[in-house]
Amino acid sequence: MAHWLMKSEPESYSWDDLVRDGGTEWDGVRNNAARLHLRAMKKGDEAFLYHSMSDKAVVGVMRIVREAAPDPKDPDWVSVRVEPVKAIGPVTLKDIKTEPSLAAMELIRQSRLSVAPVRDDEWRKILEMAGTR
DNA sequence: GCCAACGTTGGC
DNA sequence: GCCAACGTTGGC
Repeated sequence: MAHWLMKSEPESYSWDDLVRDGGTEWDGVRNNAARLHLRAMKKGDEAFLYHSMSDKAVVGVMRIVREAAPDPKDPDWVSVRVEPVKAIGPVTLKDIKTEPSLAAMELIRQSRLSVAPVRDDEWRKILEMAGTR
């Protein structure tokens, strides 16, 4: 199973919104690299939800429950469907930057990418960091 | 609020 | 096809 990280500004759509809705269509992604990642997602994959801007922290785990389909707002792009699994952390960007084993994360390397892959070791490390608080 | 990084657009 | 100008994202 592959792992991912998906960003949202909590003022636009937060973990609490996702829990309230029970799941959501992850649409509105308008970046080609991010689209390629969306297309690569498989049903059952898990993704961190990262609150950007005001929070800058990983706050939960989501599950991909439907693979890429045309974005309902613009069929040139794609969206997936996600559901909340559990709240974790928060593991802040600062925490991640302080941890040497996470220095190669796509989140760090390309901070503007809104949908990014997470390696298995990185995934485990962040879960571990989330569990120790 | 500023600025770096990155993507897109348009003139040539 | 190059590159300057511009817009957007997101960290600081």
